[in-house]
Amino acid sequence: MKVSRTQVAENRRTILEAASRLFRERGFEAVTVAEVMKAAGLTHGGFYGYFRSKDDLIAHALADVLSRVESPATDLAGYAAAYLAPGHRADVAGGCPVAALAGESSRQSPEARTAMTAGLHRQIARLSPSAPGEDAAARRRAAIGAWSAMVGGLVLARMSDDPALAQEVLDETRAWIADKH
Amino acid sequence: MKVSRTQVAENRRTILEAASRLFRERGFEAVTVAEVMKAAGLTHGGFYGYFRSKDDLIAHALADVLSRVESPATDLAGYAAAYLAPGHRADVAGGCPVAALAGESSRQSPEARTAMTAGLHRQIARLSPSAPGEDAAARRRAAIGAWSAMVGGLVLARMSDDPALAQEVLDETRAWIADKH
DNA sequence: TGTACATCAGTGAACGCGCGTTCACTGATGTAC
DNA sequence: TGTACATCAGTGAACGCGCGTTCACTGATGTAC
Repeated sequence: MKVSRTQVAENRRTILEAASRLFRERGFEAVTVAEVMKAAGLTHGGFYGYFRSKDDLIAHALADVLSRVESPATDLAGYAAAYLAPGHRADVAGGCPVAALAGESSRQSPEARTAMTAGLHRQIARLSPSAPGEDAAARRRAAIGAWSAMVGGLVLARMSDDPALAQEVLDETRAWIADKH
Repeated sequence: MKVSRTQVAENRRTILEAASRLFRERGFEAVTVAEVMKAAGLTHGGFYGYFRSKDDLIAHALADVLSRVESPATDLAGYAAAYLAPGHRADVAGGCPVAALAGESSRQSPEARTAMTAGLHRQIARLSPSAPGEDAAARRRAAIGAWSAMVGGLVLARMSDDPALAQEVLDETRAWIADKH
């Protein structure tokens, strides 16, 4: 049955958020269109009224979740400490979409890669002002280096099935980034 | 038709190497058992004489490729320079299995995760001796921090569809790691 | 404001297709004598 | 060393299943009057 315009807008939001969480948790390929729609409280047939294809959903879900990242409240070291926390390691579905999906994004549609690239540009711009360094170039370098270490550290910690090693990677990567200050 | 024992051993090698390359290039899920066997010069029906399942192949291919990583010839900064080179960014199929598959490995079988974890332990042990630092703990910290930055930097550079940004991430991450020396 | 009707969001069955896996068969290998 | 036969690696058709996508239908929405 037809549904009001505000309901349509709300459904689109819900679909994007359900997709974003499911993709982060299980990867693009393992998540089905039917699962996304069910998580959004709808049936799978209605999907194609919202998106042209699963690839289209992937690109929009990435662009959407990346546009909602907020600027760090503290400096680079403080941001790294929050990013490399055990709670973030555990919360894949609600955590950083880059750490969860960067590897697979390289193999997605051009639109998906473009969304991730725009997100990377913005993240570097967000982190640079609070990064340590004499001039803008040095701060940008520190932002890029620290961001690489954060993403890599979280990916490695999540990959490890040895909790002690995972914690060590989080702790030492965080300490190593802070050492630069 | 039956085949000699040395041929069987050689076929197993070929299958593992074909699988490893295909997985790195396209991810575990996008690669089919039939494709792996075709790349190894066999038909897909014979696959189950070598491995119990696709998951079993994934775990063995990861363990195999990770066991073949050699120790860095130079110090940590030299290793990072080679790792963060444009040629490595381009060669996904022949490059580092961690950068290509770490994200997806978190969601694979316990055996696959265990193989990746063992590889991470060994990589830290390999990099630590040549890492900068006053004592063993400091060198281990530097090895972990630099390895996080290398993996993250390569993943981010491969994710970017903007070549200039990709090159900047490689260059600045490499320079940032070297700055620690 | 009320009414009649065209629109269209949502439903759920159905479609083609490709996947992982199985299996009966083939014929070269390797062993027993 | 030569022969007969049991073994078993490899083949390719077939299986069942689940996926992305389509479509005819339903009934609430929202507009024209």
